[in-house]
Amino acid sequence: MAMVRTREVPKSRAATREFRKQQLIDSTIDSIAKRGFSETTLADVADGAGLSRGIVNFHFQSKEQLLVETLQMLADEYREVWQKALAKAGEGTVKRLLAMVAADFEPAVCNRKKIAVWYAFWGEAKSRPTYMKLCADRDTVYADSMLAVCRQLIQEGGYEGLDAAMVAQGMAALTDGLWLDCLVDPKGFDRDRARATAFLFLSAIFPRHVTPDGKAKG
Amino acid sequence: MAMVRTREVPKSRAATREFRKQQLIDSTIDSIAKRGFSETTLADVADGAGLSRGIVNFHFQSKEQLLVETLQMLADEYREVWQKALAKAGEGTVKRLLAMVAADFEPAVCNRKKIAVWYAFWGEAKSRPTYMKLCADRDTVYADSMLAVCRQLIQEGGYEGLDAAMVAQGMAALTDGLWLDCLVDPKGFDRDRARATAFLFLSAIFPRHVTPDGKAKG
Amino acid sequence: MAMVRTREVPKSRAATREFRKQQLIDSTIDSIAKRGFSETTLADVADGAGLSRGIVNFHFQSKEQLLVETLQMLADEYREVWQKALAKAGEGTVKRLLAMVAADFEPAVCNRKKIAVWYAFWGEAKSRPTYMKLCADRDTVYADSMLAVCRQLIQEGGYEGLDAAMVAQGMAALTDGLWLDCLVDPKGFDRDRARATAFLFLSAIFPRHVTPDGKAKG
Amino acid sequence: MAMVRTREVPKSRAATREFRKQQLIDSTIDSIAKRGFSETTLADVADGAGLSRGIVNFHFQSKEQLLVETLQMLADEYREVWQKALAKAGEGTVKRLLAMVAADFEPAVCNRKKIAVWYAFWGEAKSRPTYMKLCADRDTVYADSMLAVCRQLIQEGGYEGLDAAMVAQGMAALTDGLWLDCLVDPKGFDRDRARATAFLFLSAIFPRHVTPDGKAKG
DNA sequence: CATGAATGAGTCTTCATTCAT
DNA sequence: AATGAATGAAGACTCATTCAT
Repeated sequence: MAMVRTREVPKSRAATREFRKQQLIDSTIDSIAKRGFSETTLADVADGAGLSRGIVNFHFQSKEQLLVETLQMLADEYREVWQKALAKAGEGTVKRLLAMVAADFEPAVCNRKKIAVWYAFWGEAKSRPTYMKLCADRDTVYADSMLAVCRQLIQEGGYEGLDAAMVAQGMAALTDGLWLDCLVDPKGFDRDRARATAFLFLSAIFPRHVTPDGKAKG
Repeated sequence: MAMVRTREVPKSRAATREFRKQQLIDSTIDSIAKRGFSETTLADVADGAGLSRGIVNFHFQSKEQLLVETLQMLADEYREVWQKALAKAGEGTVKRLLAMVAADFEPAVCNRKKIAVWYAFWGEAKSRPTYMKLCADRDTVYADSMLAVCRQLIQEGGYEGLDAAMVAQGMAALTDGLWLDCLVDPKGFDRDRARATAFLFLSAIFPRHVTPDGKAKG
Repeated sequence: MAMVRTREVPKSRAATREFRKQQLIDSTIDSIAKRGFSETTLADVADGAGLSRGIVNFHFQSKEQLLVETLQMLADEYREVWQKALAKAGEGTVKRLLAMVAADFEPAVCNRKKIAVWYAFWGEAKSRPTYMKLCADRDTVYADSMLAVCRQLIQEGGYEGLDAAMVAQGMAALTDGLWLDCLVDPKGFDRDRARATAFLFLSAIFPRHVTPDGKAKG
Repeated sequence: MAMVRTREVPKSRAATREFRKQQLIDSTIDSIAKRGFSETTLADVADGAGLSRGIVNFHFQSKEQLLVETLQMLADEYREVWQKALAKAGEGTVKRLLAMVAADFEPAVCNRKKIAVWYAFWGEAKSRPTYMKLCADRDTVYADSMLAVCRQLIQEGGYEGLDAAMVAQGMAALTDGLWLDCLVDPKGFDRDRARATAFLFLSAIFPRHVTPDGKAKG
């Protein structure tokens, strides 16, 4: 379980370095999810990757640096998922909004392992400025995109008086909060149902454009 | 700064014991908020309480036990706040719903220190069954109450077809998610605005009973 | 051998702390003399003192701090030896000069263990400013005293034209250099003979006041 | 800075090997002078030489072996300097004595870098028999030569009763001790003045043959 | 009740050495 | 002949826990 999937056989020397780093980051994610942040040791990470003890300090400046790069990777992956979804959604404003919300519940990001790690980093963020910054950036980029889409729909759809910023903030909060359910109540959690909940709220906000089951109207 | 407010002068032996434990729990919360979960040591806790090093293991079985009782206390406090709000709200269903939502944004629970500690425990929850249980319980009790109120309003208000469980889950998730903003973007966070966001979503769900600025209609 | 002599049974709590620190410093000196500077570990020091592994970091901020305080102690001890000799010598200038030179060959400071440790610190001094400072101070205080005595004898004894600073520097250098013989050729080294060598040079510099075997003339 | 001067372009295979070893020894000396003995790593040495990490263990059996050969080289260089000076001095006994003493203050050996390295090795000598032996040999060879010259001058110059061995030992000690000043008080140290101090003592010992400013008399 | 010295297991980190390329 | 990734042993330091006072 802690064993890392071998993506591909490394080719050149330079490729090896990146491959090893990725291996160690993967193992770090596994370990944080399994043992928690405060119980994850470099020995765990090395063992999980099937490598020797000294390996982490060979490829990363320090444990802290490994953790930072792990968070960085997590944030990059998250951003890619919703940006790809957005790209695939095409032009319609409603479709874009639905795609963005739906992206948060894709298995690639919305699974207990990843979510546990996100919460682990959020849990440490207050006292670690670097994590703080990375988490804030993740949110900002997402929020900006969400805000743009909401603003457009409010304008196009004639929802005068609706505060776009509040709607965007609320939808982002909603998914983060639903993720917590996945973490705290894994048995009761259902990805589809969580997405449906998000869509339900979205349909309530934009009743003339979104159906309660998350389809674009009209 | 880390010095704990003296609640009252201790009377009896038993009172002293409880007083000391409370002192240490308060100091633990301070330390987790300040240093993070993984960086909080018993020495920090003792120093923060202005007591000697060995004190924690004298009043608590172990560090783990201190942490568990800290989380317990946090959960109790949270429950008390919304239950008091509910009690004060009286009989009207809408008023009860609004009171419950508003409670999540009261300064006693919605402040950066407490929220940081909540996230710290959530961050460790996956790998520590005891935390998990306590967090799950907190959510369950809250969710049950929220569900009851929503169900009642749906029935009374004629919102047939609206899934009460989804609405309750969504509202709980919304506040947890808004708390994250307080943690990650303390500068930009505004308690009143966050509450307004929650009310906005609530008014969208129950448009005939809640105004966008969180008043009961009719 | 690495076992530290028990000076006296510790009395109070406060006394214990100082006693333990002294114990550890003594053990450090033993270890540096035995294993050398670069091979001395905190485990060696703790073992040598018959104490547990974590003890050093309990009483000293760091290994570096232990080493600094060890050097400090060494310097203090050295200074005390020659200052006591000076005090005991009384008033005569020649007698004072002879006393100071003789002090460098007293068993308390001129023994292979202590000398090895002095050389160990000198060997690290260039790259460690703190050692540098301590070593420079040791030399300065000694040199100032030596200079004062030499200057006085030159004046009183009619050695016009003799450069007091050079004589003082030379005498200090001579003893440091003779110590090296003790380190490098322990078999061939003889404290009395080394002292005699120093006196021989002194008698050559001040022929009318010092006999070749180190007595005051006249 | 740590870059080693390129002596000459290597020719044959064998020459390359020797050239590389010399490069590494030079870099070792630089590093010990800069970082100290205990802080010098093979990575430092390799970096200083602008070569790859594994290089030292390729050209030397072990780190220890590198250090031993470095000390060896240092000792050889020192010996060459005073032996060349002796050769150049010609026949006169006094001149030979003066040449030998003066050699100790030639820039090639009497500079802070080299002296720091000598003291580094002396500092480790007690606990490392191999260093001990090399240091003792260095001293013995020098002492023997010095003794021969002193003995001759005592005989030729009519200094009956003067203990040649003591004089020789003292003069050797004097220079070693003066080197310490260069190490510990680099600002105040002056090569010419140190040499003058040595000559002053020499003139006091052999007043009819050496002037206080280090010239041969008569 | 409370203190704080002491312990020792555990963690991060460094680094000499090896070895496939 | 040279590289540099990898190893694993060892060391400094931390800290929960114990216990004599």
